[in-house]
Amino acid sequence: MKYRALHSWDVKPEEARQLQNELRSQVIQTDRFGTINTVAGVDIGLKKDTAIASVVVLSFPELQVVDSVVTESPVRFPYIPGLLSFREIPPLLTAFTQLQTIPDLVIVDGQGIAHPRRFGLASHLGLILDKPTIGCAKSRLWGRYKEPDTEQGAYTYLTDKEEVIGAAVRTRTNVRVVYVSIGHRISLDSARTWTLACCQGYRLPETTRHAHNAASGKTP
DNA sequence: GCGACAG
DNA sequence: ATCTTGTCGC
Repeated sequence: MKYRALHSWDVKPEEARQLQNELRSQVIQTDRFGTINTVAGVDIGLKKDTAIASVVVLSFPELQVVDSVVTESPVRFPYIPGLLSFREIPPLLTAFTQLQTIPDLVIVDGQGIAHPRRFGLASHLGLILDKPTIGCAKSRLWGRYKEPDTEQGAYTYLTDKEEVIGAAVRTRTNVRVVYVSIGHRISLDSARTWTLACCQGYRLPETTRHAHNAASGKTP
């Protein structure tokens, strides 16, 4: 799979924040995709100074693995809250390049626009790949919300001031919520719906679970 | 100055 | 993210 180079990755934290502010306007927050037959999950695992990137493509709605790639590359940017994409995207692009099946939608383990500059990992990756992406994080980075009901499917909005930047979604009864936000080329309602559609009895989407296992050396 | 802080 | 075993609760 090919992608477009929007900028250099050899940047300092200050330059990275500037780039986020320059690229944020290019994020499309409405549905711009056709039939979804495949959904991919991506994740990064770390072993010392090596990043293990994984991309796993699942069929929809069967949610069966149809393609999977795992690559290793050196970590070249530190973890700084708000700048995660500059650390994880380079390794992820290496993996995407080797993918045989181009996914119709990508669910990312991190935030989309639920970010201080509205340009989290999912949005950044979506722009580069020019693909619909959803941010589905296990914990909150930005925004406030009220805890939704404990029933599966319940949700409340994540907001910053008066602006809705995402949703706290209960993917199954009695589990902590996941933070869903627009990545690119998708609306928040669709992002929430597709995330729930990819959950099969676990808190996290099957895409995320498969990608996480692949990036941490497992077989299940 | 004091917290908060995706993975 | 990663270091790490058993254990409490649905």
